[in-house]
Amino acid sequence: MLKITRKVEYALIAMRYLQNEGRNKTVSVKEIADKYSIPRALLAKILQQLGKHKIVKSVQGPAGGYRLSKNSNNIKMTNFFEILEGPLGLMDCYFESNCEQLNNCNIRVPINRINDNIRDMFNKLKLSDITY
Amino acid sequence: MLKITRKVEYALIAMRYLQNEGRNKTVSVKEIADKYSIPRALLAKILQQLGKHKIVKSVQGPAGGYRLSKNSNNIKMTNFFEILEGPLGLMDCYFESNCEQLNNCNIRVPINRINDNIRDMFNKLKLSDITY
DNA sequence: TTTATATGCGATTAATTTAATCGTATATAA
DNA sequence: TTATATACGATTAAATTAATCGCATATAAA
Repeated sequence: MLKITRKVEYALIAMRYLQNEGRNKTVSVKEIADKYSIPRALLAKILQQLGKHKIVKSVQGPAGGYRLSKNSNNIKMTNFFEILEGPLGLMDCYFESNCEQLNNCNIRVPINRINDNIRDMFNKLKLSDITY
Repeated sequence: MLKITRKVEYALIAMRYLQNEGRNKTVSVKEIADKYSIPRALLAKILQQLGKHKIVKSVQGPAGGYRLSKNSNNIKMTNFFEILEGPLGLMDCYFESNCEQLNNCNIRVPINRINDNIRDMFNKLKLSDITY
């Protein structure tokens, strides 16, 4: 429980690598995948997702790859997580209200309070706090 | 990602119920399971685990069940979680060091720093913050 | 002392979620 | 035109989590 997924892990590894290689250098998925033993197709997809959200810029064709986009560092970790994994909540009822037991539930309020704390924490945390 | 498991969820529901019913009242698994539509055998196991760690006191036989033990409220949420789910870390390498890529990993340090923050938060949080 | 009701617990199975792969299309530099 | 790279929907595999089963033990009450 309370684990980050490998998808997020791979994404962070890639972001840090891009940062370290220099913000304007284009790096291929292959290079990163090989270096960190990450399945290439999987990492490719992850970077595609990040590309759609302008966190990373893709360059197609030979010598193509990815590079960081302008303000990729300034993104909140909450956003970064949610781009890859969807709504961030300890329990689904933080976002969805289709639980049969919703009214009967005796822990919803306190759990949601904790969830707020975690979200606050990840809102304050920027991608740069991890990639620098 | 970053979800609590149902096991933990059920445990918290039960603890809050026991608290609300009165600290010295013995309540059967059946009663709680029925009230919150929790699989009885599963909730039983969960309470057994909590029993082993003296968070709850079991009473066998007819009219048996569980009641809260003395300082159940004062327990840190970190402990509570770890009793039920084992080591609490965003990534396994917070506790284990059998990852091939350990030295090569470029996000270990920052992720572990975040992990410390989360653990701090759950160390400060007591079971009573949820059950009262 | 028998019966009914409750917990104790290891082993197994089911369901869900996460991870990885496949196949095909598109872009583009050389 | 070819080689190399991303784009992406669909599928399969693996791992984790959830739930069930079956039998044992404790004990209050008839």
